[in-house]
Amino acid sequence: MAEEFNEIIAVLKAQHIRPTKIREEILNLFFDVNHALSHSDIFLKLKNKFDRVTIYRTLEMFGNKGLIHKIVDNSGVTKYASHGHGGCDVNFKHHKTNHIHFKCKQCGNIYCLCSIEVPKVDVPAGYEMQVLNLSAEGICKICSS
Amino acid sequence: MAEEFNEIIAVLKAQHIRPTKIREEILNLFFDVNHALSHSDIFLKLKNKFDRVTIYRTLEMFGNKGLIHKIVDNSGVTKYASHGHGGCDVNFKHHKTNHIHFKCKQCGNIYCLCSIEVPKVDVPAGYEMQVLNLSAEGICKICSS
DNA sequence: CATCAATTGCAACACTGTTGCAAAACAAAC
DNA sequence: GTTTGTTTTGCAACAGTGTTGCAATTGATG
Repeated sequence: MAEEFNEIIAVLKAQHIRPTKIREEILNLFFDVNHALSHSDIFLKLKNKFDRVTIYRTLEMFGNKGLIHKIVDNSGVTKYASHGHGGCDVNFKHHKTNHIHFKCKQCGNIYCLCSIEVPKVDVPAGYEMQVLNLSAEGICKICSS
Repeated sequence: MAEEFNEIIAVLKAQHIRPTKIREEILNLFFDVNHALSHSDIFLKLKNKFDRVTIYRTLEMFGNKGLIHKIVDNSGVTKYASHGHGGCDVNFKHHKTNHIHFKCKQCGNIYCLCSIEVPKVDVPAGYEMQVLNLSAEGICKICSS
């Protein structure tokens, strides 16, 4: 655990983020799971330790520094997923900016699928497409086995 | 306008919805535009005439009856689009349940693109995909011309 | 007209997210 | 170690979205 935390501190320092307790603990949470976390997931896991607002600010900052990205799922819940470790189905080096998000209908978790390609799609004449976001729903690896 | 309203009443009756004032006015709004509307869009357009809650309940009911569908855009705002008339880039008969949503970065409007196919995508082994949602971002027909 | 069900408006609440400000923690210099 | 100035945190307050319960109104039907 101490080793892990040293790694987390190193990641924070690499992004010029002062490694405070809340930052270490939140980043540790992301590195521990392989799916996206909502603000309330994080708030409950760190129950009573930190203020709601500080968590929001930390998440926003992690987003700006490129450590995590925001996902709005089809029910309107905002979640956040880390780019390295379990946050993606490939490792940090192969993380793709634009990837498919998979939401499991059973456990509710959202997984980033960076190992598959986002297809090309043509839009009707007159429309100018800049980004294409894909989100799949179904049953995840864990729930289907 | 009177003619239009008769058509709207006919649509409501066809779905066994009692045609009250608020229902006629909301459905009329959807038939007047070719993009999705948020609750607050509707509330503002009908300013002071109806209660917030009644609008929410009407939208939920229209959704259950299949007159409109819900869209959560990537900023977390919930919008609703009708299936017939301007709500889709094809007419009611060619409306597809699963279609691409296009959000214009300039005007902010969301358009349903029912005329183009949703591609097939393979997910990694173990995942069982049931639905694939596509949402594009860019510049719409109106803003790019 | 009387009755019963459906619809609406209102009050209240929970949840998410944001902002301003004061207190605390921290780093750097002396 | 103490002082100084910056960063971070917690707290209070607020705005927006969406939901629920209940009472009053409306509307359909006999």
